[in-house]
Amino acid sequence: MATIRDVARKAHVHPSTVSRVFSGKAAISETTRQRVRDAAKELGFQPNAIARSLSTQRTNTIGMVVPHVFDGFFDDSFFPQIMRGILDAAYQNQFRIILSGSQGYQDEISQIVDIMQSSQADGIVVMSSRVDVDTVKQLKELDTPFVLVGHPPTENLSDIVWVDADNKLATRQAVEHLMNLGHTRIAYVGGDPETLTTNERLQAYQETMQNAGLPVHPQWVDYGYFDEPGGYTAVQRMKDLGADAPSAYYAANDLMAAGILRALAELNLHVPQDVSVVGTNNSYFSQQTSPPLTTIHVPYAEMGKRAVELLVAQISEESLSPISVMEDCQLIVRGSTGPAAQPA
Amino acid sequence: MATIRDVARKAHVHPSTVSRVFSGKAAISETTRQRVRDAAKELGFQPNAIARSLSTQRTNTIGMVVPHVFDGFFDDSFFPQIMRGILDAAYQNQFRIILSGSQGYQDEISQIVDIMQSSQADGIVVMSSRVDVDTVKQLKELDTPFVLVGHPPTENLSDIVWVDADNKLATRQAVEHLMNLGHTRIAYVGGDPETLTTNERLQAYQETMQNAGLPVHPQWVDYGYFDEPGGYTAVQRMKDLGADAPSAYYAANDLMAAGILRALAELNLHVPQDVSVVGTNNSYFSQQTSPPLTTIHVPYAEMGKRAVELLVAQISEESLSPISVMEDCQLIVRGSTGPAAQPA
DNA sequence: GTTGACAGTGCAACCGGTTGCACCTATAAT
DNA sequence: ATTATAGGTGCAACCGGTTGCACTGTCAAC
Repeated sequence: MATIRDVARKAHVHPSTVSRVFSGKAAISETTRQRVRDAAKELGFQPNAIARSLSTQRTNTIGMVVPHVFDGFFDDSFFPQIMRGILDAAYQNQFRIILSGSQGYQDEISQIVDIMQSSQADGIVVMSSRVDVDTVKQLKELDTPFVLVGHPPTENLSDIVWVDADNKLATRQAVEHLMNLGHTRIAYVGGDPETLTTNERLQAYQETMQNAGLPVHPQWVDYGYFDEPGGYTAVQRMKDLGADAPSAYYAANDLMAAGILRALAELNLHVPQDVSVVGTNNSYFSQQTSPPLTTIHVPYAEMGKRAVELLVAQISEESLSPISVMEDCQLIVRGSTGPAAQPA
Repeated sequence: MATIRDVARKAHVHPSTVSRVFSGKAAISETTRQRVRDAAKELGFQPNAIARSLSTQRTNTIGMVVPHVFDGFFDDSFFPQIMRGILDAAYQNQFRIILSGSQGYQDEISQIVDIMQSSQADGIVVMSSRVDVDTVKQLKELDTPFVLVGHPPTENLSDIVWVDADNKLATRQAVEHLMNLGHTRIAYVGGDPETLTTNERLQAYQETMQNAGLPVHPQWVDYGYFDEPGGYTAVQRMKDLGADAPSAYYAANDLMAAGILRALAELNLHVPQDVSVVGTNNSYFSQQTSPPLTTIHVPYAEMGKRAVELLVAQISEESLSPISVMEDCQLIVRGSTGPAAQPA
């Protein structure tokens, strides 16, 4: 690969002139510019991005660590949609993405730290939904711009940038939808209990129930770890509660809702006649289940996009933008919810 | 961020010694090593990956350009699964991925070239299924290792590395499955006709039909461009063929198959009693459709993984590995296929 | 008591760009 | 005619690592 000095030699100019032609940041006479362009073309020259990065301390790259990938991680729309939004926005802003895999939570954080410290990216999108106060502190000390996708661990960390959906509102909408249909025994099937989102939603669930004067049976709360079998086993655990068995399930993602549907079908319980189910995320397959899932659309693509925009603003130090964002969710009513069965 | 010289000063050694401690490629006495480690720890030093890359001409990064993203691109399992395999294998081999977006085919190629020429990656996974002979020639001239996911444009380019599924076999399995059920009027709904995979499958479809002595009605061939509405409109176009209307559809991905199901349902045609449908890719949602889709499992994750392994081998110049790979596909019979209706 | 081998470290050039500063020249202002 | 101004280019240091080569010291072999 030709270097800037090769081009300079050929065009009879100084290397710095070549640099200026290609970075476009200085006045160069039209004739010189043309001469340099021609020489570069002949040599097939293109600036080396690595060398440029070293010198400018800018990579035009956004870092991202893919959280632990469980079975079905790419089936639910959560990750793919965030990814899509990030990719879109990065492309719009002339950034590329540098991706690292990870194994488990600890590794995830250390990969993030590694990317930051080794200067491989100008900023990072942190997807982990489990970041605690210490981690945030650690990330801040590295002073590489970052933005959290998901809720920050505590309210008083007001100086960190994050994007999240309004999980509480979403959950309340779902639960109220079920209550409006006459359901009073509503189960909550959350994701990973270590996850902030899961807890936030659990809290919203409990509050909504209490505000309506409904009891919350401790056995109505279970964690399905975001995968299909998780939803399935949650039903297994709740099916023997007799008169206390839930008449409706709220699941924190659609995969678990699919597992719930499968378990109910095996028990010969009809949805929505006998039991109602609400999923979350409006994954593509949620239209295809039998019956189609009532679910909550969460604007993950927009969140990913917004995250990148906030990150780019930080990197360019145009940090005029708001420090945090909430995006609305939307209940999508389909066939998996219906009026509660009347007590015989 | 501390540099190698800061650490050297603190540890009273030469910068090169620090470098050697961190790259681990030279004999350093235990005492010196420890002294350097301590100094580095105190300063919070970590080697700058960019500087290292510039000097070693190695980035430990694999490039990848995301093809044009259409609606549903992340819903079908094709891309997410390849992505997953790539990510996994890269992680195993201590590589990261650098991702670029793109707009349309031309841009896709130019992004690939850009990543290669600007030395941002040690090698590239080329996903585009439309690469022609010229493009391959162009890529080869850049002499950055690359591997094609998908079929190479012509057979005689035997020196390029690629991974592909055995599309012909897969298609034949699907079509023969339908023929075994008594179907004779079988439609082929392909993806993008510019795509090599699409043509390869079309060819297999035609051959299989001909080998069975069945006619191929030109109107039974349509292109749905891999999205759901594409499948839907394909049915619209074929429904008025009267006695020649297909009794079975083979679709080149599950999204189009979903569109076919939707169109058939609107026409009050029952699946599989009236019409059978076979999809491709075994996307998650294909289990959930009504009826569940008979489909072909294509091992995309394995292909992505294999692609990275071949790439890494090239980069490390251990190119002992085979120059191309075919992975088997597998027919998964579910409820969307059944015996052809007997003529009244 | 040499000689040789080898472990351990320093030196300096190099990877391929960028950029502040100095310098030159042509034109405009006075 | 002189000075101020600005456009255009060269110079050289710098970004932060790596590595071939030279040098020193130690120990074993002869």
